[in-house]
Amino acid sequence: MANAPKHKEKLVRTAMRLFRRQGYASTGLQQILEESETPKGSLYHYFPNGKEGLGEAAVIEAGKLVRTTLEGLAARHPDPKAFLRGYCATMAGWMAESGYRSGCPVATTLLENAPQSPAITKAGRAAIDSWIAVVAEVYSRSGIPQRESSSKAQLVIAAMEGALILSRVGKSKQPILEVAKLI
Amino acid sequence: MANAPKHKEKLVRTAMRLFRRQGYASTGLQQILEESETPKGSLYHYFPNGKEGLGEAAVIEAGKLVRTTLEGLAARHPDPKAFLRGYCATMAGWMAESGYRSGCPVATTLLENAPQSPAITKAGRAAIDSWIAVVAEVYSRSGIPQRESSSKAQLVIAAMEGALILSRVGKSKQPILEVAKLI
DNA sequence: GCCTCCATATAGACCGGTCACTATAATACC
DNA sequence: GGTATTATAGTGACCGGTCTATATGGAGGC
Repeated sequence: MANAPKHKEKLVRTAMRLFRRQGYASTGLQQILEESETPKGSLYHYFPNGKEGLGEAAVIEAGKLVRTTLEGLAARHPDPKAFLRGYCATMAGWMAESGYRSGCPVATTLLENAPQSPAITKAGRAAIDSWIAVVAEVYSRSGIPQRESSSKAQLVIAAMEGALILSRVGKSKQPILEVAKLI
Repeated sequence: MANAPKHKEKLVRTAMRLFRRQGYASTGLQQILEESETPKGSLYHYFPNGKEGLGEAAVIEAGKLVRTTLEGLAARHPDPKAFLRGYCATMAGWMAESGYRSGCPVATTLLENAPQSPAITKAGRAAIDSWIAVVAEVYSRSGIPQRESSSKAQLVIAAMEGALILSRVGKSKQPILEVAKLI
């Protein structure tokens, strides 16, 4: 190897940020390259599939980011109720930080590309499933049966995804914090 | 008036369908014009603001479509629980019908344009608020206090929006039907 | 220690195609 | 006649993607 692939990560992170804020299709490769200070040649070197490959990588990266956050919350809060409150508080914080201009890091890219792009669809599904698994574990370790835990966890993730949309449109934390009432 | 504005409605309905399936930015005006068999001159006659105006109209139209559906369900099901089951069944039907290729008629367009486009953001917010109002009315007429009804209704809409995403990605009705457990 | 080799990575000009949009004229209906 | 609508040709800008040329820096020969 000659150089370390220093540009790859910056490319993915920039793409993730831009896709999240302004959508996948509205974000041109040109903008991603400019903001990440990466030459076009490098993009197609690391992502031979071009924009779709970059989109897939961005969804995977975003999925990891959220999963890690959830795992941290799960470790800190043994009680499901406290965990859920923490989850809501964190997401509400993200939204407020961005000035209600960004949403879920995967939802936008996913809605624009599922199911047309199998790669992005698969990456998105894997990401969401991993989130559900973390939440389900919090429920099941508190004594709730496996099946019920999974079902509850799915509902929590769904409610949060929807709440993120409502929060963005209404420029308010309130819909997200409401999710905490779900138990 | 010379001709009746017969093209306007077809334009909006076609735009709504395409935005819903493949996203706002990925849908070219050319495709909308072809599929609606409308000349380009008409588009800019009816929508001087161009694509953004068409997007706004599509969101408004989609909002009405869902609100009407919800009102129908509310009239048919006095009991909140039955209403919610009906809501889930209807949405699950929509998803299955489309082969899990379309999502919520407003969510995609909204996520791509909020808050950059004030017009679309405003239309989306109005649509969602009207849905929440219908659901809240079902709760409050069954004896639940006003405040609690609104809160519950918002959670129902959020959960459904999220469930539609999960359904699309997982190509399954299950996440939507799960929302019925929310009460 | 030094040099050559060569895959990796960087660099950016260039491509055809499509984008949203405009201009202007012709047409249909009251 | 006057207005609403349709029709078409054309605008520059930008799209994602391809291409070729050039740096870079470790591996192996000596």
